[in-house]
Amino acid sequence: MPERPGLEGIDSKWAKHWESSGTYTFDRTRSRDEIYSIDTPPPTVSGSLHVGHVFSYTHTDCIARYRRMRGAEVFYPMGWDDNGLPTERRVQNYFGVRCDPSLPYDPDFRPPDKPDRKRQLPISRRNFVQLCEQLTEEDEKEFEALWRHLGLSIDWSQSYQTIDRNARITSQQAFLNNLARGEAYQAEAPTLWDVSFRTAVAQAELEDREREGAYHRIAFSGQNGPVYIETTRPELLPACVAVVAHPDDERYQPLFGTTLRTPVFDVDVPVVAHKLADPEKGSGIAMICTFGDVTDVVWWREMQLPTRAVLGMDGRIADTPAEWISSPAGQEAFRRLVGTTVFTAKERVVELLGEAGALDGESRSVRHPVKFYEKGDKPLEIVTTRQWYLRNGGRDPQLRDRLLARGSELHWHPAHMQVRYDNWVEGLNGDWLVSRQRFFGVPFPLWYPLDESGAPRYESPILPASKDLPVDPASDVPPGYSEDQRGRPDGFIGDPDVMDTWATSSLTPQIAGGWVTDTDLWQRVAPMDLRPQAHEIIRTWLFSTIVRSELEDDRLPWTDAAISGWILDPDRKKMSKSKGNVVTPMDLLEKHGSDAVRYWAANGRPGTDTAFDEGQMKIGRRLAIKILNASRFVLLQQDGDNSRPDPADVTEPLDQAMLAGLADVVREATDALEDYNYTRALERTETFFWSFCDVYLELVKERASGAQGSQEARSARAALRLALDVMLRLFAPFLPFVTEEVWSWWRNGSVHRQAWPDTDELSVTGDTRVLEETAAVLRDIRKAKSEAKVSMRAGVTAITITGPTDALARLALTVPDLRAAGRFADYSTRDGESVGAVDIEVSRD
RNA sequence: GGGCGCAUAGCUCAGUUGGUCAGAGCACCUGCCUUACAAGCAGGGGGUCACAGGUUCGAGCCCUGUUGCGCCCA
Repeated sequence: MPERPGLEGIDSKWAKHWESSGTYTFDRTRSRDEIYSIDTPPPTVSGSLHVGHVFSYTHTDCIARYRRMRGAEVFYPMGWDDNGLPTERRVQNYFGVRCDPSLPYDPDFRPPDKPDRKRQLPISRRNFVQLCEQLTEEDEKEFEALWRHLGLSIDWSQSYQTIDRNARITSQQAFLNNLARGEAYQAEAPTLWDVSFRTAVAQAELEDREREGAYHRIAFSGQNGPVYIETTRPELLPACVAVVAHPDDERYQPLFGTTLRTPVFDVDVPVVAHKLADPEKGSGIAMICTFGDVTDVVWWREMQLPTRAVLGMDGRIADTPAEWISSPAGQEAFRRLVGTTVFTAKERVVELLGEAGALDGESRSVRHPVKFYEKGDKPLEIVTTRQWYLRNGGRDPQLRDRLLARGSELHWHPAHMQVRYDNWVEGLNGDWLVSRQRFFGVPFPLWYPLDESGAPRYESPILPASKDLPVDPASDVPPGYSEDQRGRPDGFIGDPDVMDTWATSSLTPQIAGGWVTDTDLWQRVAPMDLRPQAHEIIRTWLFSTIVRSELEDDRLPWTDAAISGWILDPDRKKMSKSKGNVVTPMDLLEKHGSDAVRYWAANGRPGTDTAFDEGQMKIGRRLAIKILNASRFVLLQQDGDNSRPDPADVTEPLDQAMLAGLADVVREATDALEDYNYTRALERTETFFWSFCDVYLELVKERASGAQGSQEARSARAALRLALDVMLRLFAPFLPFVTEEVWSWWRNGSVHRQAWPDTDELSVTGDTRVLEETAAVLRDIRKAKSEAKVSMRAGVTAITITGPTDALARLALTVPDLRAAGRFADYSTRDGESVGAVDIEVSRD
């Protein structure tokens, strides 16, 4: 035990010690009922660490540590979500390269010394993936260093990456199972498409953003004169296949069943009726184009309208033979649009409409929601492409109901988070699009035979054997073929796409638990106990994980989900990355100490957004220091006796009362943690501890030193030691460093492998009123001294203790302690309603 | 447009089944070198519990509505 204990150096000291002694090593010989398994969120490794990470991972760690002390063998692996678009983007910027899958692999490739973001160097897919792997490896080291510093009780030998071999095998095997059961299918269909990233996007990745638009009022010609249609997307006029109004809209009743002719392009389109047409919007009659938005897709599908696609994958008007435009003038007009962006095309069509006299009045500006890819910065377009889908209940009411039932079966913390899940599942409008036209992800494990003309036969894909997984169809050759048949007539091609990052992340229980590659482990950890995660990814990660588990195993992937809140700026805005980077998590840990930062994090209640507050960290640090000092004092009273105290030695009523109060805290903290309410557990423990220091310690100081007799001293010492022992364990999940430090002063082994305190250890029948009433008297004495502006050591020359008769009887038991702490000799008593002391006279010497 | 959550002291937040529920910490003020801790200790001031109704013997808590903020979904 040091002379002057301090927090300096204890973070790295114990982090190293825990690693070298395997304190958190997972014992995989244990059976499922002895194990508590956690489906850790693998952080996206794209370089930016911020305090939000520290916040939510601390919560999970507190739960993990509690479960471990409760005797569970905790399966708590760490994963890294390295595949996906964020990594690709980072690699492009970091190295100044871009992936061009048509290029051959260059084994001697070195990234440019000075990356030029504007003119990115095209490199092969394999070279690109290698750079992704290289960069994420560095990022993962940085994350791991942070987590170790923070004291997460991870077994680092269990780590995984969402791109590693096991994750690829798992993802590919799960996909092949889905395919075999008919849950995965491919379809050529209109798809939401990001023109910058040139990839399909799923419903879960959409967000609406308010954008300025302009309504143009366009005259279509009808038999009885012009019909005015308002649209914000005049550039899609050549893709118009029909116009639509609500069936009940009286204005347009006469038009249903007739045709109108589009201006400029001179195409006849039918007037149709559909209830999705909004009579309030614009003129109440809209043009249907292939495709302007998702409603167009619905109309197109339900009314079996023709396809007149004009937009290419690059977001420009494509050079398609627009044979539906029959007039030479219309063809000429379309020629003028080919190759332009939608922005330019819009201007040109408006020009053309103006020249043709088909515009009515000026355009009318409007703010309206536009669908974006959440990571994109251009509005999504809709193009028709061949994609892979996974059934998720979006088109199957029975599956949807099963998934909703799973949502109800899951224990949500806090409970109200379930409505986000329900909202999402109820609002699904299609199956899950899982293929992405990207590079750094898990490839679809299949090839397509080419017919004699070299066209792929998509309907009969060639599948690998499970034992051959993982495969990369871009470099591996399917069974029965040779590499020189790749891309040749009667040969084969690989599926060029990779899986959506959520398609791999939705399998984190299977990846971490060894579903394919370690079935022995899987049956010990699955289904898991806990999924901790943030609320904004309920619709993606949580939902998709439930889908995969339901499809594969007909069960929930875990029993409990703990949803954490956000970190907010001091001005109540969501903490932005730019601000988060000003104060990096590592700087915070070094400045305040890990326990202090954890203290702040643990004060963020489950599911509640919490303000970033360094003040709380300072309080946490003060608490940690107080624990050091109070522990030192307690141990100084023990004459080197570090044996486990016997509760039977605690004979004094005051000591028994203190332990009874502590037993209440143990009960409350345990109940709170069972309910995933780590904040309440910490709060109760902390409140008790400060009172223990300020009141109880002061009361028993003298007696513990032996001034009132040996039995009296023995009682105090035993109580002090018992209390310290229990309090250290109560604090251990929250403040792992300082509790371990103190534990090492007088105990063997790690505090983090001790049993969680039980009220049986404190089996005394104390009356908490004894301590409370004694404290009330002490408070009045202190107040008198404070008001007299004298030292607390000043003597009291006269004092009257008041209270009801029964309280006075209890107080008589603790007068020796009170006398020592308050420094009085004689006293009188008086019956009264409230317990305390009056008529106090202090000595001014 | 539908839904969820939040609103309590200057700040951050507790307040569980309606009955010592007007609380804690920070900040502020006044003091105290007290042999575990001055990174400490003692004491103090400070709130129309967002607003308006209602239920009740009794409402911070339950009900209805309103306002403001955040979020989810469309």
